[in-house]
Amino acid sequence: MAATVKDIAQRAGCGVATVSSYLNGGNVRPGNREKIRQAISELHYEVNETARQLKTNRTRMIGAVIPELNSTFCASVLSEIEDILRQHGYAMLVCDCRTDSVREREAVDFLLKRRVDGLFVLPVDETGSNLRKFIRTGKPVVLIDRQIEGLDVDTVCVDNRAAIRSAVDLLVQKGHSRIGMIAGPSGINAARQRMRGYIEGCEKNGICQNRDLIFQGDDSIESGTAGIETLIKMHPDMTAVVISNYRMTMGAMIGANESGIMIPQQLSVVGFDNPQFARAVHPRLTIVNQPVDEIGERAAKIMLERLGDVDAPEGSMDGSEDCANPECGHRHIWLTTAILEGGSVLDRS
Amino acid sequence: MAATVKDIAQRAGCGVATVSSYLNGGNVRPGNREKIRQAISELHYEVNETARQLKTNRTRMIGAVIPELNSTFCASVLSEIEDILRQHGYAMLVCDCRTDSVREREAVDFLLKRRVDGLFVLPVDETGSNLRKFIRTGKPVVLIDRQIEGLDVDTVCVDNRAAIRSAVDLLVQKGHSRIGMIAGPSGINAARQRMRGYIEGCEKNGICQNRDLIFQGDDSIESGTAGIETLIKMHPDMTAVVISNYRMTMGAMIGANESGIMIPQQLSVVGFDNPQFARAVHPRLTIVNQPVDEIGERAAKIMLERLGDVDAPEGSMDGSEDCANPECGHRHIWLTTAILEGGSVLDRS
DNA sequence: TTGAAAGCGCTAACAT
DNA sequence: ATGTTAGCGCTTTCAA
Repeated sequence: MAATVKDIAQRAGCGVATVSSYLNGGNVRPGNREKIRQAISELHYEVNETARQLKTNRTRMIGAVIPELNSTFCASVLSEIEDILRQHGYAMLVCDCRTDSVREREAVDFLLKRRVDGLFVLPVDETGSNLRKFIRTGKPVVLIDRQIEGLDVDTVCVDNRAAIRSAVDLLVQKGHSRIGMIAGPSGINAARQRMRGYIEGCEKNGICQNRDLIFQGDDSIESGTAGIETLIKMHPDMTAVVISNYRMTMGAMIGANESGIMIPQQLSVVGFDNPQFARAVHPRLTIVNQPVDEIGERAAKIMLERLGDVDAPEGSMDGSEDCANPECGHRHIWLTTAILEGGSVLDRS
Repeated sequence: MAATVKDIAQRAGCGVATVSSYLNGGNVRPGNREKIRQAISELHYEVNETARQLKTNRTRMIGAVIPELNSTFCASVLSEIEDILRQHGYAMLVCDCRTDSVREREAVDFLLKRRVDGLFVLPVDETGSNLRKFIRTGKPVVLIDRQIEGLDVDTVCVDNRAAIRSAVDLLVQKGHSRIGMIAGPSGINAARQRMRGYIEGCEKNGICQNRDLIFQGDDSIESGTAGIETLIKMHPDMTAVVISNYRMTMGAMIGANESGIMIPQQLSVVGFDNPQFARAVHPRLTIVNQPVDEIGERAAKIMLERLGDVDAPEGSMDGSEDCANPECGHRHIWLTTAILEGGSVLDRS
């Protein structure tokens, strides 16, 4: 059996409180300090965090509920978060709910029972009903990438509307006026915002006022392929297309590849996410690039702040829009995307 | 404060043992059963897993130490594992050690303190010294993708040697004889095995006996780019190249892209991993495809079996080579890869 | 079947 | 600064 504080106390010839004090960085007389150190080393003692958790009512574990681990966006953000959390002694419990709202609810309840100290969620269900039970505990929740209206929790998002709007702007600048869009499911707020960005961009530039150039996809690779093939068949006069997420971007590239669509001569493309992928396809893809590391970092910092492990970061409101309702006391961070230019947009001007 | 079994017992008018029995599926008289059910519902009671853990000395948590979450291979395997584990009530603690052996050791110790019931490791340090302390606890360890010689633990790997050997075979079949290789770091067993597969394939087919067509990369995107550019410059007579991992494959595509190398007319390519990426580049890439889901599934099943949560799977030795030393009692699963043909290999025969 | 009570390993309050 | 002790919420004997 593993050694306990009692064993250490016995061997060091002192009380358990002294050992506990030693473990938690309290004041211990040098003599005892040395004896305890030795006992710990001899007995291969390792603190039992479980017992500590029960006593202190803190698990130093944070849950993360995400739609799919196997997505560069999620993985990159989580990897950043995990790094920061662990530096502060927190462990991360990951639950992949496979883009399924029922599994998402189960995951939240699972983490609730395990008494995680906080929760990161990249929500699938955007009504927030899966989260209410957890929120009631008063423990911090940080939403990533998707906000839920009416839910009073911290949020770190990118400005999806502006992202796609600027993609449309770029295309218009380069002389395009028949611009299509491969959009995501209207049930996802982020996808809706991107769609709005497209519409706003078109309206602002006085193009494509009817929405016939929008292909309604479902964020899957397959729908990206279907999207580009459908749009180009139905609208031979279309000269450019913007794509609403990474998977559909990948799918569109597959479609272009397999249908022999020439990029950018025949069709200009602005994709979404993953600069490495963008460099690997030919011609290099112009994309909307999300600041994944910053998203993770901001989310982690907010969590640590709520947990009292770190002070509010200086300038914590920088580059971000405040919550519409300031007295809610929660952060709503909006980060901005950038366009990374490749060679997939033809200059027709 | 959250309700406890005591509160439930009080409200239901029974003892805590009865409540505990109810919670754990024991026999409880229907009258009590109903009263307890109601009390739980009214008080929003949720079992405190932490307390349960302390008492039962099992955390129902499994650690996973990996070199990088942000890699499709790791993410896919973990996602499969996590799915299966959670169905059996286990939570997964992920630690990304960023391909750093020191961080890996810290991660293992971190998980040890938190008393995880088992550990999945995709080892960076291949001496196994980072794992010994954990192994001494007698808790199960399952190694993924990389075996460690002399370490007596379960392992789930793919046959990397055969994988690359068959890639070479394919190229020879198609009439190639000057075949290059972009290899990974010799400190990584998997990379070494792939290199051996290349050498064996060449010897078997009587080609490239001197090793001048091997570029020594480091598994990074950058080294893939450097690899393809260097090889083609130094060896204009080379007609094909095999690449040892996914990142370098991506890097090689970037290099081909940016240096204007024509695939497959000028150079045939066999890449590694990620069938979706393979479809998205032009021409569609021929790749060595690892059975990621099966790797995750086998690893998870072995873990559950060791934990006593599941019986040994029927035919658990199928499609796998046994441990050289059968009395060690540990599984060494070898899964096979397949070649997924695209259009990146020119038929010169 | 059920209640009372011990105890998992730790921290913290209290007394010294 | 340190020893003694109670108790975190649960499971699990042991009696009844």
